[in-house]
Amino acid sequence: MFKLFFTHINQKVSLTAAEQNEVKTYFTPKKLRRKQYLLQEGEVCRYLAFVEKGVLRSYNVDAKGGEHMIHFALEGWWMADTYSFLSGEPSNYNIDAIEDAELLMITLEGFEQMMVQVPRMERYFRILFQNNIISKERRLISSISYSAEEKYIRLAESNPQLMQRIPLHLIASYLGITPETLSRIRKHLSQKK
Amino acid sequence: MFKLFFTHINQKVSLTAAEQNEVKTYFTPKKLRRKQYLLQEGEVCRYLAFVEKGVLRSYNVDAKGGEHMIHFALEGWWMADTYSFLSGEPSNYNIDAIEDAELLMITLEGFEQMMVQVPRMERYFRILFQNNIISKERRLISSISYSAEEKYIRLAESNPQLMQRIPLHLIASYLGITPETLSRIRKHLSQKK
DNA sequence: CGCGGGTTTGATGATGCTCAAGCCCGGTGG
DNA sequence: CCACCGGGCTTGAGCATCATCAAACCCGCG
Repeated sequence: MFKLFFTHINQKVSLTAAEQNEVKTYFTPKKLRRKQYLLQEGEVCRYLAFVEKGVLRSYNVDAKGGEHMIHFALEGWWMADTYSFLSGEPSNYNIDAIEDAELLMITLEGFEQMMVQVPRMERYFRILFQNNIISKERRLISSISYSAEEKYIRLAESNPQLMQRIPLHLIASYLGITPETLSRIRKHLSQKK
Repeated sequence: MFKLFFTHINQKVSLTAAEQNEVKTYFTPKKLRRKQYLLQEGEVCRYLAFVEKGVLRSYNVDAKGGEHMIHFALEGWWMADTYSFLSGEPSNYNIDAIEDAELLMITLEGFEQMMVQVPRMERYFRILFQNNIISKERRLISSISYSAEEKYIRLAESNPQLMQRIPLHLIASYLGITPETLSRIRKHLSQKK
């Protein structure tokens, strides 16, 4: 169950066997069925989840009922509404499973304890948060700087893994365009080659 | 010089007189003229700066020479390329002054020492980073979810201070629209009332 | 007074959205 | 085993939004 988990962590900071055993104690496994919620708008996000298997998405819903993708998480990624998780305020987002998923979850209390007990994990999460800020900034720049086609190309190049796993209408929402436009862009690109 | 500085910090965490004196020692004042750079693309961002007076902006420049605003900082705000500052990697951004400015700057070494010596400042920056993530997410959602007019209205409502200080063509760039479009939007809104 | 940066205005065209229909494919029930 | 259904993707026509290009305007400053 923790195989992928430690593989990923050890890529960034290496933990001793003893530390790994300590870390394990903070996490609870959970399975999630396709379409099942991990978090619904209005609730406080109680868990930070590592995806061992499957795919999650987070999104918010606007006044007209439109869904806007915030984030996807494939195997080896983390998922939560970071803000709600850390602050304890109710979330504006929904999180659910795009495919059946297996998670490892930790609460805020566990998280804070773990930081103290296993300082290398604090380092790991610092790196993670930094990367999170960077990728959000990239996406923001992309979304204010480029045309729909350019945005799609940039995403496909920087995140080819997403293209193989995420339905296209969700990719469209992630890019802030309609599924129809995305379909035409893909047609256009395939004709070029 | 440190008046606004401590007013702002004490709003989030209150420091004793002794702590304030300790904190002061880590910062260096600096004046920046209008149009003068604090950071240029390719350099490492060596300083995190608190704005005591004036206005800064950070932006990146695309292949066609277009500027895209990342962030503004009025009095009481912080400015840096957080990623470059923390990681030591060269920045893709430029930072310069929109108006003559007075700054209080700290290096990464100073920053890290300060965290250890004055734990309350660590707490302060945790809050700051959290807020940063939240506002970036808001902006992202805004930019993928709304029309140009809606984006402008949302910005004007959430950040009225910016409207009074930042030239409109920079606001337009921040929103990812052209100055002409922004001008027409404003005309349209003023006619409504 | 003249210059220059910033903002406005107008005309035109491209980009992307909306609405509506059709297609493809996997899953379900008869 | 086939017929049907539904979800996701595609296609097309028409329209709204926004960008582009060009020109005029406004105002503070040298």
